[in-house]
Amino acid sequence: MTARPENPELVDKPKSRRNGQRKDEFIRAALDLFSERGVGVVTIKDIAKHAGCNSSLIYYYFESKDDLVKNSIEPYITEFYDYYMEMISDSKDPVTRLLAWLETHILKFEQISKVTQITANYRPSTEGDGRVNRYIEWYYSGERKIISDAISAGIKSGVFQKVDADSSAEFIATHLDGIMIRETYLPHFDPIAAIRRLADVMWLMLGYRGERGLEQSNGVPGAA
Amino acid sequence: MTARPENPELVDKPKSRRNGQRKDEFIRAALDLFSERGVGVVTIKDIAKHAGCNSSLIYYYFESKDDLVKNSIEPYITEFYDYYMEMISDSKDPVTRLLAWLETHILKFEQISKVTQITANYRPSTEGDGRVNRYIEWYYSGERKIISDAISAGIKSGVFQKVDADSSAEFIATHLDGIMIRETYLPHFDPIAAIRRLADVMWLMLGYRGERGLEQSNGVPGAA
Amino acid sequence: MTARPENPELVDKPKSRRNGQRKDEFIRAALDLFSERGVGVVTIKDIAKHAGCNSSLIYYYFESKDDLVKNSIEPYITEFYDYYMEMISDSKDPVTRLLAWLETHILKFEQISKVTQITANYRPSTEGDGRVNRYIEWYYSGERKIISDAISAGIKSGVFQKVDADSSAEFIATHLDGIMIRETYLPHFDPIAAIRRLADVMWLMLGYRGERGLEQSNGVPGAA
Amino acid sequence: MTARPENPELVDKPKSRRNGQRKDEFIRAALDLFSERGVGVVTIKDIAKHAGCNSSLIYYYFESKDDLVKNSIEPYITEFYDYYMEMISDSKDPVTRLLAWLETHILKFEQISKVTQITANYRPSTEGDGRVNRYIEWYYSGERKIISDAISAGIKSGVFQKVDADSSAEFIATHLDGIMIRETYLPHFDPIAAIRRLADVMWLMLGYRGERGLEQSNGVPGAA
DNA sequence: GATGAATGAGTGTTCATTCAT
DNA sequence: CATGAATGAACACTCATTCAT
Repeated sequence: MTARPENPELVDKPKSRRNGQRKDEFIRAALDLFSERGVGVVTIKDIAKHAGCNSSLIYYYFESKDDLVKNSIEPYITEFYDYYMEMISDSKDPVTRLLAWLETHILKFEQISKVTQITANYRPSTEGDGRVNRYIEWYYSGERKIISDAISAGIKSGVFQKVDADSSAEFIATHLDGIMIRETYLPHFDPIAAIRRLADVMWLMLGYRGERGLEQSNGVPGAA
Repeated sequence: MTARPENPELVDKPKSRRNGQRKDEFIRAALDLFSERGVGVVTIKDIAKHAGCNSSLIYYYFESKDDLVKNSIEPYITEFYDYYMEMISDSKDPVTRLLAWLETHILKFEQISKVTQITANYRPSTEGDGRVNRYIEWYYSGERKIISDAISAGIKSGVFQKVDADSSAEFIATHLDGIMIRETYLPHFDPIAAIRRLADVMWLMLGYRGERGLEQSNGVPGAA
Repeated sequence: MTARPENPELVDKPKSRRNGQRKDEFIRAALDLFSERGVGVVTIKDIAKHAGCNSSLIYYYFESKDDLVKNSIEPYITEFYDYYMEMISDSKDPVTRLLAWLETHILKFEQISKVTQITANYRPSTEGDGRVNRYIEWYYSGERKIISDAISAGIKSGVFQKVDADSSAEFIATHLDGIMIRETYLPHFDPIAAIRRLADVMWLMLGYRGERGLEQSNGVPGAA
Repeated sequence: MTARPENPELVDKPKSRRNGQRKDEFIRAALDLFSERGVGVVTIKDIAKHAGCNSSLIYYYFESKDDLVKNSIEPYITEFYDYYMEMISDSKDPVTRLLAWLETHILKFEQISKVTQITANYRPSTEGDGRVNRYIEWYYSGERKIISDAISAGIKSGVFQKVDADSSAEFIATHLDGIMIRETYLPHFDPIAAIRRLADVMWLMLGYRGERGLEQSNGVPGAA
């Protein structure tokens, strides 16, 4: 499963080094402010003030604002995939996998929503490396592969009707995007309900008539 | 694929209103640049350079950058609704109406996509009047009402199965949002195909089994 | 009496040429706006709007903004001196002359106050010719000469006590300046009352104990 | 003539507050340029150039141009009043008080003249807080009260003849205004001599025949 | 005479980034 | 690690002035 490629330098940071603490503070402050107001309008000084220190210090930990953007998104995407992986816990069952994917969106909604809102508005100032863009692409290609693979497996095992797997995966992914974005505009939009509705439509599309659905689960992932 | 016309009715405007020529040039340049890079990063000077003139001239035609944003969006939204109205031409038939709504998205895709991409990222700098925001709200509330009303009528007349009209309308609108946004990120995304797929799923959701549809659908089964 | 030097090109304009009408409109609009808001903040377009025409037209009548400033001040200074001259009507009596000078300030207060308020804030943008400055100097030197001459004459004829004529003239001129400026800052300042008070102090200074004072006159100058 | 000291208490400030050094440099440069050319025409870049640094740095120390104006005026007004207070050192004697007020104008002439010249022409760009305006009002209302109170006290104690206190105070304040403004226009105007002359006239007005006065008066008779 | 369109040189202000300490 | 000070390259917007018609 290549869905979550290794992110070598960040994987074991949080606990192994005490000095990563400050960096994390910045990342958290940045993510909050970026997702709330947009990368463009949030200044480095805003983030520093939020983290309670001098703005120059940010440049000790991050190369540039773009680098901070990248670093603030990265762990959340990682966390999201990790959570999904833990949830499916090696199960090969397609229904479990699709359900887990949507469920992860519900349980990690706040995080992934922030990431989406940031990436939606964000264009790196220096075209130079475009690392942030690479992360976005990596996220999206990963997403489609996960859904598409599950659908294919379901068709093969006979639980889903014969549909175009890629096309259907794209449909689901597109709808999830819509949900994330809609959260930004519409004050009274209920993203969780929207994800549940998507699940219903998904089963309809796939001709799946099983009794299983998204539960009201929250918090403990392995309990599903 | 003639799906994205070259902005038909703006092409010959200069003839009818000679004095509006320059203003239109600015509007077109602004819309292109704003939708491509985002309002925040596009400068007045960028637009002026694109239109081949001095940046001060923009302030001869528009009060402010916000005013330019508003003016570049407004005619497209209007045009979009006008086109839809013309398409349904007083028909009360729910299927016609839903089909027309999606068809308008296909035929006016380039315009409405740009508008969506601009409004998605845009917050007017001066809270003062917030005219742009009013347009966004108007567009979105209008959209949901159009879809919801058509579904309700279809249920009443028996062509659609009994579903929650508002909820289903929200689903369709959300998916359209996803399509617009996805166009921004993903290089090889085909929005027209995605709208066709949405049509198929929509009929599935509504239990509509009529022979009518957007021409040339493929990919998602269960319909057609 | 060299107090009012000839201003050759403007002296007979108002009536002799019909085309001077438009120029006068600009001058009046300019004077009003300049004195009210200050030369610096009033734009050429403001003046044009006030005069009900296009701003480019101003450049048909005036070389530059500075030129307009100069032209708007000039006729008022001229008018002021003319009025004074008419008032003294060749009388050589020092008391009449001093009284007439103050009386002219009362009757032409609105005009001279505007001029003062403009010149007080104004520095010509192009040091080049500095014609406006020359007008200011000309006004001030004229003023001092008028007062000083009258005082000298009064001392010689014995109606005033022996004082330093120049110094006393400077005192009176300075106080008149203070009155003009004070009008700008202080909302409830009464400039007419202040001029009357100055007259009292002036007689005190000059040791003049005559029964004559400033009357409540208004409007008709020759009636004094 | 030691009348205009080289701004004594600002010279050695840098020692006491090293971090305020740069700020003070800006304030001094601003005050000089503002009073010399007027707030409106002096640009932030002018001031920066004068202080030998980047214009952005000004915004590190001051919120806005208005803020800089306020900060450049404020300490001088405060200083002026402090100096006056120190001069009268709780004395209730009306003659001492009036004399001190004029003497302060002589000794702090350079500062208060600059302040007057700035405030005379200045209208803050943002009506928002109008802090500068408040300072102006405070200065002027304070001035009139100080003079008026001293005159009233003098009348009560019998050293001055019965005059209208407010009216006479206004006369003195108006004349001081005239002196300040006149300094701007007239190249060879001697403000110190003018203040001395005002003192003489003041005693004349108040019918004060004491031997005390500002040293070295000449020119206007009737006193001394 | 009169106008609309166009320009260029500024304005105050912001902000990512760097540097010395 | 951490800070305050400093910089330069923008940015939106303004305005006197010019030009073609």
